[in-house]
Amino acid sequence: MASMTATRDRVRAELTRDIKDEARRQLATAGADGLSMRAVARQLGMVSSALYRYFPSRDDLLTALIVDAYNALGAAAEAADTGGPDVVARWRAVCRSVRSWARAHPHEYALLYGSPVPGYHAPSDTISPAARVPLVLLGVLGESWAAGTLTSVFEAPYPSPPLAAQAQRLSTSLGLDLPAPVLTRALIAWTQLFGMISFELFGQLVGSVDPAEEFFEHAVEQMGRYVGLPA
Amino acid sequence: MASMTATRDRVRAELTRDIKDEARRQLATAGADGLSMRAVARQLGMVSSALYRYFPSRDDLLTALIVDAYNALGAAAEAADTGGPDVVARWRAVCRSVRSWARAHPHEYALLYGSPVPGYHAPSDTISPAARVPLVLLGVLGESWAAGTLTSVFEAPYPSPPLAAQAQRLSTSLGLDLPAPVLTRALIAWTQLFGMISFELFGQLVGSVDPAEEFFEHAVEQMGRYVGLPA
DNA sequence: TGTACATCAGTGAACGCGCGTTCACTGATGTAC
DNA sequence: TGTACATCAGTGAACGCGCGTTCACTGATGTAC
Repeated sequence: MASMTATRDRVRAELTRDIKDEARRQLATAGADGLSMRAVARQLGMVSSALYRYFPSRDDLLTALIVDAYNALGAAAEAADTGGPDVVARWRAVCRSVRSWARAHPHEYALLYGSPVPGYHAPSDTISPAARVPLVLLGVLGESWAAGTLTSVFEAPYPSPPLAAQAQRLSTSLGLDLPAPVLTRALIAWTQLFGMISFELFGQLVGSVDPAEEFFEHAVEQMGRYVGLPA
Repeated sequence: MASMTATRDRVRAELTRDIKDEARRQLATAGADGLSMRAVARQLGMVSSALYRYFPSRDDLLTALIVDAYNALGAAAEAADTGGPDVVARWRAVCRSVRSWARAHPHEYALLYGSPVPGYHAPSDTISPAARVPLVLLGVLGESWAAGTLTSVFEAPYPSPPLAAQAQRLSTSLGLDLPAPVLTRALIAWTQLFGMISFELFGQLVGSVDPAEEFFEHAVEQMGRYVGLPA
């Protein structure tokens, strides 16, 4: 019966989730390379070979964790953008939400934005979840641009012709219609945002800019100004 | 005799270098967690226990690699700064040298700026080598400031009082005498520089800003402008 | 210069551990008629 | 509703592998007199 299939499916979905939860817990102590099928199984009270009914290999489990993490981060950023005309407040809120999520899930953040795991190649399934945060940022800018509140992005230095072309291609491939200087500045702000968060989480700021709270807030204001949001 | 001691010391120094060279080679294929005493020894044609005459543990070998890498990167940045009154050219050259070194030594770069190795805690020996690149950047800004060519860094938004205090403390602890707004902007440019390089090397730009050449060049110009260097 | 001694480099075996993945299997759960 | 069959989840043993570190040892290199 369909209802019984549904029961089995539900149990399966639950255990799949349990496996991923336990794997996430292990990321925290051992890092991505330390993630072990056997240890996950052990902790769940099952035999290691049983995991292979759920994930055909360790790499598949890793991929699932990566996709989940991109989606969780993306969802956090989307939720933080409440919409409305106050684009500066939205910009701030989105940036903060990214940092908050990263600080709350440092090992998953490291999985996404840290050193690539040697021998692991991310499949294309990760591309669109990875795009969610940049799309939220670009959404805010796009609305500001459409509303005519985006200022002072046409100051020199201008992107070189090849860079402008690259930006134009990217803009249309994302289904947006932003001029190259806007998109270029957005890209710079994007790398700045994650650069700061990575420095904070990976320990580069310890002893110099520590705590990083005030620094982050200030940089977010500066970047908002830089991308052309109203002062 | 002293000369004979010198021979033994020289041999010892050579083998120490060989061990580190081989370890660096292994970083490339296996990453930091994959670095193995046994594999290094095997490749060098010696028995694994012999390595312990040179490095008391795997962590000590890792530390040596980290210190060496910070120093190599720092030396590259220092060499790129030719001095002289053209601060914009110097800024550009230093930024480019950092990116070049990173692209030439991606695995060592990842060791320094990627996810922290789980279970490994960097000893304090790494602090001063790690400071070399930021000090070069600050040196350029400092000379520009002293020469009175540093412009437009006193525009809003200003650092908040606590951030300004943090910046002031950092400035004096580095033996510099830069006003807080200058130092704050320099810190932002610093995180921006490494944020871009990490994104490029860790694959975040693949398919969107790829190749990253033009983007990097443009961002360096923008950042130079941002920190107040003359247009 | 020659000899007795101390230092050091490298050996090889061992301890105790963990890993990913495969495979033939038992039982339970679901399906078709 | 009942029975024969197919699907699936989980078991336990095994394959073949690699790891960091310790330790008693041999032999060569350096030192002091």
